[in-house]
Amino acid sequence: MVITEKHRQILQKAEELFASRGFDGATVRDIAEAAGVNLAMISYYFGSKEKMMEALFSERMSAMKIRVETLIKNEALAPFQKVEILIDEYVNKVMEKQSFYKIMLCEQVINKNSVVLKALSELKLSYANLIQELIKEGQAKKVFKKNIDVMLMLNTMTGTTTQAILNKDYYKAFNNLKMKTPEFEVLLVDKLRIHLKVVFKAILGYEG
Amino acid sequence: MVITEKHRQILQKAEELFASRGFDGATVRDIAEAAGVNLAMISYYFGSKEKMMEALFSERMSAMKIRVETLIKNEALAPFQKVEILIDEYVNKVMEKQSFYKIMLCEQVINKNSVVLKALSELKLSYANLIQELIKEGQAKKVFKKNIDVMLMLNTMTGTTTQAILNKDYYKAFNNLKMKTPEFEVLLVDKLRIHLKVVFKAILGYEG
DNA sequence: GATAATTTCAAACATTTGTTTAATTTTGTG
DNA sequence: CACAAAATTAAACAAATGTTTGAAATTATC
Repeated sequence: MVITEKHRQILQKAEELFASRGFDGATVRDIAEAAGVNLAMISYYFGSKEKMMEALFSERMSAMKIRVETLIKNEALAPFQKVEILIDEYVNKVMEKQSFYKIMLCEQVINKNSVVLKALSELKLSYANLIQELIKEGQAKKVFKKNIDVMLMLNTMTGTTTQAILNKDYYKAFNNLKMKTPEFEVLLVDKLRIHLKVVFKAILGYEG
Repeated sequence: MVITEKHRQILQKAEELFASRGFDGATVRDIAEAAGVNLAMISYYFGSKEKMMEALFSERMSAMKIRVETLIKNEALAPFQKVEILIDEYVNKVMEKQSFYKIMLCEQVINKNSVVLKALSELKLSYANLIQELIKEGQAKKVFKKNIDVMLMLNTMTGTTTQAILNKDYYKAFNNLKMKTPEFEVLLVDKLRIHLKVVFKAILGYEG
């Protein structure tokens, strides 16, 4: 499927509305209005609402895959340096693309669209396999401990970050922070990265 | 509102369907059929679909509040013992009530039902305040380090557990586990608890 | 600039949705 | 048993939904 600028313009608004109302809660009329196009354009461009969601996934996920592989293979970096970069990049990306990560989260709960589920499943397993390699490298170099549960470790990274996004406002209130949204998000990302690095050191048995 | 056995029977099926299809994806007809009651019974018993969701929340959340407070106040336990019990109970409960935790997760993403959002918000802040107390107790007794980010710590507990539930099947596949669901879930809960305790030791600076 | 292809649009379409109705059955009460 | 209250039902209702249609407007091609 060829994605034009018009596609992107619609997908952008669809993403926002799917994230704030869910797939079933966001109507094609809402999306069309938000994107400033006629209702019929959504079927015209994507075929259906469901296929629009699939297009959104293929569009967003294609932009996610590349970096991890090249990071893992990079021989100039020590294993824990790679872990640190991984955390930094992951936290940044989730904060930057909050809407899409919210959609991904809901889609994991609601097992309906098989195309989306398959994309998610492939992403997850390939991700886990790459990190597995990284762990093994660290173990071979005697800087990580034995018996590391890769999946649980990843659950901690993705889960902590996801919760941090969902609880943003509570975090601000609970810690009495008075700053405005953009600088608050910078602060939260910073705290999150430091937090996750402490946690990962413990999980990996790394003594930096 | 008086909740009878009939209410509970309907809420039980509503919970399952909300968890697997989302609030908007699960129709009142689906729910009525699954519960073996007439379509009109849902309005008759709850007033509306939305109020049924609110009834589900008040029903399930009332069963969650009690234990944490008594745990924190218990003077016979050391701070980190309390943390361990907290982790154990939380992980158990999420695994036991998977459907409801999935619904809670989606409701946090989709900000629609204000009654539900308010209940979630109150739960979260009261929870954070109780844990805050526990942290302070540990710091006063010099067994926890200074400058602990309570909210991020809780995000790690809830987020890791949530992700573990959502990724159950991938965990099984990735680790080549051949056992059946019930015993697999026992194993997963075990792994999760151990994992979280390692993580919390690092976060709290506890040297057990 | 004429013709063809593409894009846009308002309107209509068929379903599905949550909810209500009004009649019927069941249950409780004296 | 008789009567009232509560529970259950099938049918109907209005609104909302995703999708299609066929005409009009715009753009591209020669």
